[in-house]
Amino acid sequence: MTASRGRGQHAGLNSRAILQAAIRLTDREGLAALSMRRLGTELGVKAMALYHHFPNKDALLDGMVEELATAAPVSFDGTDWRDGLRGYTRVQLDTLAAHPNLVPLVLSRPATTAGNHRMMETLLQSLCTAGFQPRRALDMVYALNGLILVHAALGAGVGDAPQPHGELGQTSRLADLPAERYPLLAEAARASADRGPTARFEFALEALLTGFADSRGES
Amino acid sequence: MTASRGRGQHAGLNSRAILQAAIRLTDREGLAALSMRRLGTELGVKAMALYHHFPNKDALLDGMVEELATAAPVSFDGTDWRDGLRGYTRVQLDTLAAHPNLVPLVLSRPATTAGNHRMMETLLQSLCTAGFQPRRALDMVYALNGLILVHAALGAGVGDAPQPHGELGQTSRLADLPAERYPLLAEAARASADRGPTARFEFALEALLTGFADSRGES
DNA sequence: ATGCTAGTTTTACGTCGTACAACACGTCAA
DNA sequence: TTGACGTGTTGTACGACGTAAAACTAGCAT
Repeated sequence: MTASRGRGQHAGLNSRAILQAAIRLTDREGLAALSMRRLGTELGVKAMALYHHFPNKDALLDGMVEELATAAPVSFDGTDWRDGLRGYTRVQLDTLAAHPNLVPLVLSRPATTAGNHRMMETLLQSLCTAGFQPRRALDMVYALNGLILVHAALGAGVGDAPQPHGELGQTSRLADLPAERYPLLAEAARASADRGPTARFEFALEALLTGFADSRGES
Repeated sequence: MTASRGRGQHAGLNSRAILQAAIRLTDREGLAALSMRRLGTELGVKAMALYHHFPNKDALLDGMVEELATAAPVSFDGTDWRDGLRGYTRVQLDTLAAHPNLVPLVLSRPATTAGNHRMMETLLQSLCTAGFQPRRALDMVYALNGLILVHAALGAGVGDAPQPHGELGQTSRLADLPAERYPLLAEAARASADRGPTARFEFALEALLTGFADSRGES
């Protein structure tokens, strides 16, 4: 029981606190549960109080992905460009995996943060000193970002609907379908069953990396 | 002006027609405009009439992505596995690009259609005869599907919000930011400006393909 | 004291998904 | 012919949503 405030009494809100509460709420109960009224009561406040800190709900959602982006530790070990990219993707993937319910948000609004730009610049630097042209390096970063996003999205039953799929969705579904009709599919699903959830991600990552290395020579 | 029906008179609806109307409406006015009431009036019917053909709105959305998936022509030229995959990705990408407003839907509910499974099986067949293990082949297909999805999503200002970004979003944004602060980023953006919208996609695709080819030898 | 401003609450409007019951038609059995 | 029934549509209603507008209250400067 917090001491109840009167009509115009300040409640000590600020944008950061609101954003973090929103992220917590979404982590806990999903995107569908994130309404202004609900978030308000979560903070002991009426819904309209939030509109003094954000012009509308979209701005709040934007703020959430930015909060997430700036929370990601910016690490890049410049030893080998391959290792550097491996580390980068792992950090980004871990960040997204920690907040699966926010992935649709990140997908729907590309983060154009200043911190993101700095990160990009350092990535390009490392890649250019490794012998890539800037344009190529940018292509590579985009490809990796895309890989990270889809894996996070597919790995955690994306969707505004509150988790319609039981688990990973795809692989678990594939395992139990008629093997006589789809023999190869069934065998592949069976062979993939015992691998960790990131095995598929890492395969695609390594494929991209060797493809990148190959593209440096030509053109 | 169609002759107005009375209270319980049939209107000649069926699921397919409803789905196609829903897709048309979403193509024309975006996902946000797709409400049961709106779709109803679009079909000359009250909203509740739709609930006799779909148990709820989510089922209708599922039906829409399935309609889209089954509409995609299943083509796979088995000449060279590389060319086969190139054709596959192009067809899929074109299908999604024709309905940019539906991409968030496709992303949020992985299509587990029978037609999709058949497509997968033929893909796996071709890849296995090309020397890949089934598990590897499945990994490859997933990687390609992911690539297609992200490119479609990022290429067409995804989001429930009715097109918040003017154009492609990313590249156009990067071009006009301080070059003295982000020199490489600015240069890369400038160098990428005149390329077609699929150049980045094709670079990633080729990288993946060479990575796949390389992975066949080892392991 | 007086006014100003920042932050909160109250109230209200229009829209959404959809539960529930009333209703109109076609079909078929008696 | 009549009646029951099943199928599909409409009317009405409820609770939740985002948010515009205005009333209010506390703290600060003058």
